[in-house]
Amino acid sequence: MGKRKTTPLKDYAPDGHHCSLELKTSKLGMVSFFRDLKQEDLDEIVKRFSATHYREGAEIYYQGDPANYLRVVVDGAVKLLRYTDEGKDVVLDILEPGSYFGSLKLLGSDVYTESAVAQSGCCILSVGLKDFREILQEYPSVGIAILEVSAEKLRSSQEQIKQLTTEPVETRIANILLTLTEKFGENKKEGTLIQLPFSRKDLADMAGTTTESASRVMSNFQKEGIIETGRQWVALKDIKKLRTIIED
Amino acid sequence: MGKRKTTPLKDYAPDGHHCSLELKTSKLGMVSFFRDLKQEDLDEIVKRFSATHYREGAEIYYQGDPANYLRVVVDGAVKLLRYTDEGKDVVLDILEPGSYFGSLKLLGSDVYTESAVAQSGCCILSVGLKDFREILQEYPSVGIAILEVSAEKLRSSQEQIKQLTTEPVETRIANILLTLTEKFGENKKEGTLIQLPFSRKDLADMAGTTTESASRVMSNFQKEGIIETGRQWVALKDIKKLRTIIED
DNA sequence: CGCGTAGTTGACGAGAGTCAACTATAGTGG
DNA sequence: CCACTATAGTTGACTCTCGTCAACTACGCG
Repeated sequence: MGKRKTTPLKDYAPDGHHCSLELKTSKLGMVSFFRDLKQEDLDEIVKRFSATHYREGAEIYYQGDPANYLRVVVDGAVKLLRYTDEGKDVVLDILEPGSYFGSLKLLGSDVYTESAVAQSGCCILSVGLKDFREILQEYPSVGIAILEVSAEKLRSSQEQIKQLTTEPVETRIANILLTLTEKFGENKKEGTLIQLPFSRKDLADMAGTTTESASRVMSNFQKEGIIETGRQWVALKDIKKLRTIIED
Repeated sequence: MGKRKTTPLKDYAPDGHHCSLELKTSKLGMVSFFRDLKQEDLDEIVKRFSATHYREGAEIYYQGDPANYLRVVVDGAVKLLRYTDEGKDVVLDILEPGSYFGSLKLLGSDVYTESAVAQSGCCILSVGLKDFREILQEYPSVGIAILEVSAEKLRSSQEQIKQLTTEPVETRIANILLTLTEKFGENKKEGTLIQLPFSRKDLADMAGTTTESASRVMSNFQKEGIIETGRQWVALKDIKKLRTIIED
């Protein structure tokens, strides 16, 4: 079976590419706190956002930068992480289109507490805090919706804590694969392909482990036929087995 | 030095005890999202809350219960935790007077994602979601303030994730001791006494480790003169040394 | 086709979990 | 007030997961 494995990932358009207004509006409407708005309201709101394209690996902002923008992923994926003093990275989340990130500090000018990197080429909408505060004034339902989202983010963060303290590396990685499949999975001949350039280091930084350990776990998964994987890509072949590992 | 160690912790009033209206109002004003309100507004708001007293160890609510109340600690301490399937507890936070907890899900009737236990005897204010939504309507500044608080909670949760993945147990425990001292420390002859019934198991559940490991670390700290400790209590004697351990 | 980077694999060791026996403290009741 | 008991805390020995170091292989780009 020495067949050469080449990346099945789709190419993202390089810069110069521009997302359509329709796409922008549609993704904006997926953001949880704009979800309940009417189409015409969305059309108004989208005007206040400006779009930027980032190529893979580009830094969108760096932790410690003044936090003046709220952003929304329109296309591609964004990785949120914290660099530690010892040079270890901790990946907090990988965001799919329709997610927001950036600052929710609405008063004063605080700084970002995490860094954001374009995991793939991606298109990002951003809005200044002044504009956003005006949006809040005009559409009060947005404020309440944001509270729910924040609570949800907190909850998932706490879930991560629980896992780190109670689950072994293998289970944590299985969970991550499952989540990523839900967010970025596309059905291909290899199985459900996670449509995302995604290295062992990324995986390790998400699971709170090392590249070597991540590699070992992935090798085992592949041996057991659970996944198919190559350089920078993963496809899930047997979700059931993966779930079994998680249940333990 | 075989002197018998007895608890230096103060007794909390048993039930039947009632907090004064002044105390309630004052602690409510410490809650971050009420901080900017005028005294007369606070006086109005406090009327919507009702006070309950819990004795040490009492369950305030259980994860999975319908989440219908937002609560504020007036006196004593509250432990937020999640029970895992395998019976391991994960302590998410220990709250001091002036902290809020409970639900921020304002729409629909969702369930609590964590459990709350009275760590010491304590007095709690609670407000139903309907009332709270009315408060939000009347005092719009509260909504914005809540966003900041949520962001802050998320941040500290992420900090915990970072520590779990990068710091050894000793450092994590040192950090916890420092935080608790800031929240609950009172100067006594033993040093800065953490005014809180606080077991090795609590500590272990906060640090994501076992009681045995926590005990070993605490023994070392005591040998080195950093802390003084006994059954259910801890006093910090040498903050500088503790900070040295954290810096590493 | 060859170089650089991603990924793999093995050997080893240290930190931390487990199991178990033991000691100390606080609260109870005689 | 003291003895008794339940529970918190300690300590040791052992084990095992996972991190570290290092050599190696494979993929993909130019």
